[in-house]
Amino acid sequence: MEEDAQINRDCRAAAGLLLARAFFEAPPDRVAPRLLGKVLASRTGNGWLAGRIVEVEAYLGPHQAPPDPAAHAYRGPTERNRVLFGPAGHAYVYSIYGRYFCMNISCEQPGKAGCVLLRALEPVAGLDQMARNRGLILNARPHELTAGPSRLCQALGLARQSHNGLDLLDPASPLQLWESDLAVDRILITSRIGIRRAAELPLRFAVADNPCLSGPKNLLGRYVALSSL
DNA sequence: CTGTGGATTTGCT
DNA sequence: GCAAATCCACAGG
Repeated sequence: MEEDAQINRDCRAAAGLLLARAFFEAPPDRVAPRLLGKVLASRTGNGWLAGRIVEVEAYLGPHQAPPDPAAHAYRGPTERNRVLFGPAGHAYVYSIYGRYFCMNISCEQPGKAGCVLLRALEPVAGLDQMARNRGLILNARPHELTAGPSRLCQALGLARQSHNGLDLLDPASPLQLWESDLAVDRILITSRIGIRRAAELPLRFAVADNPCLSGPKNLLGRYVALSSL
């Protein structure tokens, strides 16, 4: 099948395309914009599901300024957030509102916390399976598949029990982060979505004008070049 | 397109 | 006990 061939190529290339650990051993507000354009890939029983990261949010660790009371790590380690205080490049998946999941990537050196929340992807491989996972028709628009932090988890089949704590930089991992040669030029920076505390911090980063973004369309922000960050 | 309300697990105040 | 980094159905413009 045509799609299988594409997925196999992606799979074969995965080992050499994995991001480096050092990429994530930095403050999340530095990692977040540089993550745009990279590929999140999930291995399932039906092959790889993959999407380009087009929207993220940074959540700062308690050691960093300014204080970020919206971050799960704000009050220090707990049973839920312990992944955030471990090594960088691991998946922090938690359940929210009783029915959904959100996926983050841990940053900083072990002992320090901080993470990047994935808010939207642009589907790359396995679109039919994503539609099935989301309960949508096979020809659903890409935006319906993976625009939204819990939508993308549903599309890729991510859940806390199965994916929390996975190393995203291990070639044997079922959940990986791949490099991409697609350049991201202009980035939209806004406040973060869906939080009450520290709502004024400009820590949401999105690929400008990408059709797969989540959230209000008229959210104010500023456009910058990645090279200026 | 915008706005409203409900579903319903989890972890901490 | 209750608020939460959400999504969906539905109503109205």
